Amino acid sequence: MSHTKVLPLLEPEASGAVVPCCPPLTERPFTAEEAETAARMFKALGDPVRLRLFSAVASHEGGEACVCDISDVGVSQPTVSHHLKKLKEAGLLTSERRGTWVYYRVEPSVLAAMGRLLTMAPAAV
Amino acid sequence: MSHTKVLPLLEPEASGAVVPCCPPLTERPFTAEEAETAARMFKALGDPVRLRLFSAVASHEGGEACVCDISDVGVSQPTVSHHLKKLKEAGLLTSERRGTWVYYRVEPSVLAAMGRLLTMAPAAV
DNA sequence: CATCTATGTTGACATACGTCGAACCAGGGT
DNA sequence: ACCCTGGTTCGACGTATGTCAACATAGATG
Repeated sequence: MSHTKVLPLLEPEASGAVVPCCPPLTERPFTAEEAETAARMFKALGDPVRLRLFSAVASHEGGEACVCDISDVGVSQPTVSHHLKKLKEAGLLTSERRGTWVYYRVEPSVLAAMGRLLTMAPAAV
Repeated sequence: MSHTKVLPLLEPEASGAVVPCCPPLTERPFTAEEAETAARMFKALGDPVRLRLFSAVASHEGGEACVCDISDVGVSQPTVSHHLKKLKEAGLLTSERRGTWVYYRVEPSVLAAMGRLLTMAPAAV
């Protein structure tokens, strides 16, 4: 599974830049398809353990952390791995093995896109 | 159930102003308690139907909508009601009965707070 | 009061989800 | 080669979740 995977919330472009899937929630009613896409991201963050893991990675120095640095969240190590996988599948994290350790890092554009979703529609453009 | 209910993400104040529960996800690792609180919100938006309903209300004129205006999301009416209740319990929506119809409206501060959660930690303040 | 329309509630069901222990894979020493 | 440590995958289990049909409730209106 090392080939490029489709990110749910963002459409990757050739340059590596990404374009958000959906307008702000407040702009117009989401279509079924938009909702399906965006909900996948929210769902991924909708578990306390996953949210802690994500926050731990996101706030870690350099925007990345190895599993050993963040796996102290009160669940077994397989469960940590399971949740990290979920976050990866949701397009929120990427992982890379370097020697003994596996490093996870956040996809910054995804954070920005999710933030945009929750933006109040600007009164005037 | 008409008495004031505790909002999960925000602590209501006397004035009606609210104060966010958590710092940006990228600022520092979330505590278990913070994660529990914030995850409840993300979870509420983690279902496509709920996300559509929420978006429909949020984007509706005046920031509010009656159920009849937004219940065309492809599921039965009881299911719509169920999801609206979930959104209410998560502190994302409030409801008010006016005559025959029940109107739902978004809690604007909650949107702002969630947006802040997804903010990149500003390099300099 | 009878009844109609708009919502909410209940009970039941299938599926999804979070969790764990055990087994398994990958690298790095020794 | 061997084993040790870090991490993932597998299989199983209990619980939560989304969904619907049926019933219940709240106002409006005749």
